[in-house]
Amino acid sequence: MEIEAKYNPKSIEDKWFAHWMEKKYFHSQPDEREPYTIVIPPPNVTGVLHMGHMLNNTIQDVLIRRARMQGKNACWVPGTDHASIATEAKVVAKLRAEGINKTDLSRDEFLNHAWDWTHKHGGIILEQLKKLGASCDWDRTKFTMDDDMSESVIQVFIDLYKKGKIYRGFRMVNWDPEAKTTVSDEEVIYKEKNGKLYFLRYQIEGENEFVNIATTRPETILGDTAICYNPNDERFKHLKGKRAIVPIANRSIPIIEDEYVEMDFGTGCLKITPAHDINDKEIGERHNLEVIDIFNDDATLNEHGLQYQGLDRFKCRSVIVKDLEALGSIIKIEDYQNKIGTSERTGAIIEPKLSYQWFLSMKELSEPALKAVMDDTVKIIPAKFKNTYSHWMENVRDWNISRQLWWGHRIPAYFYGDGMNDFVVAKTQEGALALAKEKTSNANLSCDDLRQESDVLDTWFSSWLWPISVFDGIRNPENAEIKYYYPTNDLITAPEILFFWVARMIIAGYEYMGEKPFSNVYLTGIVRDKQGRKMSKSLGNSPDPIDLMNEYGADGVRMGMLLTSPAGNDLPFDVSICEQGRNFSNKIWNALRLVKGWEVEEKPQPQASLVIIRWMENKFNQTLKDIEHDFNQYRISDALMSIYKLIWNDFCSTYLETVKPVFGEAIDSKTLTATLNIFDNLMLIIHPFMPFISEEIWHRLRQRDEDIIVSKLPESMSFNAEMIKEFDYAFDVITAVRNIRKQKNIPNKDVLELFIKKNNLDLALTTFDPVVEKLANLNKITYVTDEVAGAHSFIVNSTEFYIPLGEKINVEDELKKLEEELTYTKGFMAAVNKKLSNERFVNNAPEQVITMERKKFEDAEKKIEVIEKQILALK
RNA sequence: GGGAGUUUAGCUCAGCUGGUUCAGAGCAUCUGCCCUACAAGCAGAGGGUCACUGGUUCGAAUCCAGUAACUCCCA
Repeated sequence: MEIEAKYNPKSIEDKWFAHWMEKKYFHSQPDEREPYTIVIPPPNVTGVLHMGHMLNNTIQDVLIRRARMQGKNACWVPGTDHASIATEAKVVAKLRAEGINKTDLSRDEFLNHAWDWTHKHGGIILEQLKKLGASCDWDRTKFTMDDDMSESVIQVFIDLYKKGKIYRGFRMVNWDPEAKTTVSDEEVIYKEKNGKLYFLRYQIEGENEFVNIATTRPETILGDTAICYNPNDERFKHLKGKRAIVPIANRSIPIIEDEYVEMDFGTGCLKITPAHDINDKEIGERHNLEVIDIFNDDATLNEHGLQYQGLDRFKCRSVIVKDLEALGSIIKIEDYQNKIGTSERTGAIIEPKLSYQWFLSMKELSEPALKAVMDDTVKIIPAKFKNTYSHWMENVRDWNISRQLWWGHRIPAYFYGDGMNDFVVAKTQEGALALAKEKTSNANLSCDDLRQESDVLDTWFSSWLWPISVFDGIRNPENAEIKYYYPTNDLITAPEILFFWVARMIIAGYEYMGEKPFSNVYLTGIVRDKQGRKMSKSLGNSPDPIDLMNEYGADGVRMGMLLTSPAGNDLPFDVSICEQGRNFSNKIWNALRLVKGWEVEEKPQPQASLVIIRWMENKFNQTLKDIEHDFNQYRISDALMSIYKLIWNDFCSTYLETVKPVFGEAIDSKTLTATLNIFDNLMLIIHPFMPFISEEIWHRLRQRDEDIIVSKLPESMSFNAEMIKEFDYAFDVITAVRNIRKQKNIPNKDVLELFIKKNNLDLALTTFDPVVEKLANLNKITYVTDEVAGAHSFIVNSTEFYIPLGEKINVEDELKKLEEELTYTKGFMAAVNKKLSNERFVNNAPEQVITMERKKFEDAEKKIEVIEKQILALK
């Protein structure tokens, strides 16, 4: 037999993946079978595989392979998204490294670079997924910027606009004045900075009174449009309805009341600058305040900056403070520490800036999506996230769908004038022109008069259509594929994007298909390092998944990831869990070596083999039932653990050790056949978790054409629970004998003899005696009616066991052991008795519980009797 | 500031509608073993006031209230 002693996954994994691909096992097309569909959460097209992907995609692969083996038409659609922000940032950085500035390029030139980048790096991650064993239908690979996908996005935008759901509005963005671009919230780094808190006084209009406010940004007074205090604050009641004069600008602004103001911060009175502070903007909206933007794009002051026009914001601050001091407007200046946002890319201090953005009204759209999750039409696993979901959906805000970027789907809006609403929305420029002519009643408009919106759509605005658009359901809602595959079954993703993505997909599903996009959402945990930090490339704390797979095998890594990751729980990753997976692979491999090493001979089947086969079959069916239950609850780790224990403990340690012929002897054919059948079944149930090694062993066990990946999973049959219990008892005996060996330093190869004295008739179980003989290495089991003098003894339940060792037993030690057991059992009996003599317990507890307690009492009583007799005999 | 969640063995987690599946599993640890499938292994063992305090109950890891610590989401 030329099977290597250690399992080597490398060549085996590549071989089988290529074979599966060649056989087109992953490919799906609609037929009469029940579909089982998953769409992949599309990773960033130019990204590389990280541990989060590993976990997420392993789970998907387990589910899809299981479904395939259940005879369903399994379809797992792979693909990537264009990741506007991340990809554009990478392309900009790459160009900068080459000395090219983005602003020097035309939009088209830039996009050419971006496509080059995408073609060069795109799809790497998909190749990496193949190494993991991902059984996606690779023929269906989609990209959010494919022509058909883009068309779907634009079509949806136009449709929603026509439905009146899309509008333009102001919104505060994080502006990087150095890069002259907006950055996302994720790209803002907050830093503690030492600043000052300036206390200023504003004159009350028409009076010689003043009101004091505190601010960290005195230069923004030029954009002030109100003074605000808390309506509960008695100190300012007298100011109600009055107006104040902004120093230097000498503008009159209203004094308003709003509960946002913290009474004990600063002076309790706030200046409101809606153009330059997010909170002020909200207050401004509540009170219909004027908005005055005082900055240019590079954060120098514009014409509203009056005499300070052209100065940089910080320069302006020092100048204006001096001027205010000269005017007597400054009361005092205090040191003050606050958190200031800086740009991750340039380090510049972020300027909150108002800009036009496109919004999608969410309130009405989200209603069916909220309901669907609440009534479990869409089930979220684990269910605790339902709360989070409903909280978000009930307070849903309108979605800002525009991004000031070039890489992505350009918004199909065409401006014909400078007004906020001087635009039309159309798929093409020609279409837009026609609409614009109509809207302006100006037949002389030409394409040159139209200017397309330069912003692109948020990436989520394409991925929210993903479960529909991958089947072309937006453009062709009646096509055969969407009708067959939609709604999909399970979505596996991270809780971080429950709102960004999951909620929005449900919304789109109801809006465009009138139906949920998937039935179950399985939320995985976040993969963290030992210190609890999220694994990320920037921290450098993530192992390279490819290296891991090379070292431990894809099966080993899959196994490691799944063993410790219940749904929704974070996974503190350590390579040692992959080691466990690799060790398991090796264990299975060696079981194969053992079984394939046997010579067969026509000879009677040993009784031990006969009974252990029956036991193994029962145990298998019991586990199968557990696994089915676990899968129904999406308890994938638990299912895997059950199989792990079934293979390692039950099959290898117990079953194989029992049927294994003594060295040099052959095995009988009945036992061999049964063993192969069991081995086959074990490989079938482990296949979704460890696809490669199971396929390899499947083919090594027997000569066959059919591959395991497309074989039928065994279905659970009824099993004899009594027999399993009976064996547990027999195994207790085995353990006790092994224990005595260990205590007395008796080598395993020394044969022992066991005497059994049954004190309790209903435990007259002898079925597994041959197994006990084999696994405890006994040459004989003898039933006796009296104690065996001078032998070592132990008690299981109330049966006495004796092992004569030929040597003198230490009476002291034996007595001590027995006394200890007696004390414990007496204590236990007393506790039970206390319960039983409690009238209220007997009256209130259910019949079943009381019977249970009575039995406990009786068993303890019997055991005490036995122990006492043994003690007497020794004395 | 608003909301949600977690706390059980050294680590990671089970423990459903209170009662023999109630204190469990895997890993790690300790001890003894190279016994020809496997030292990436075999056999055995130890280890927890179920975060804390109070309450409900005949009975609480489990239900209720409060306290503490940690985590996440939104602002």
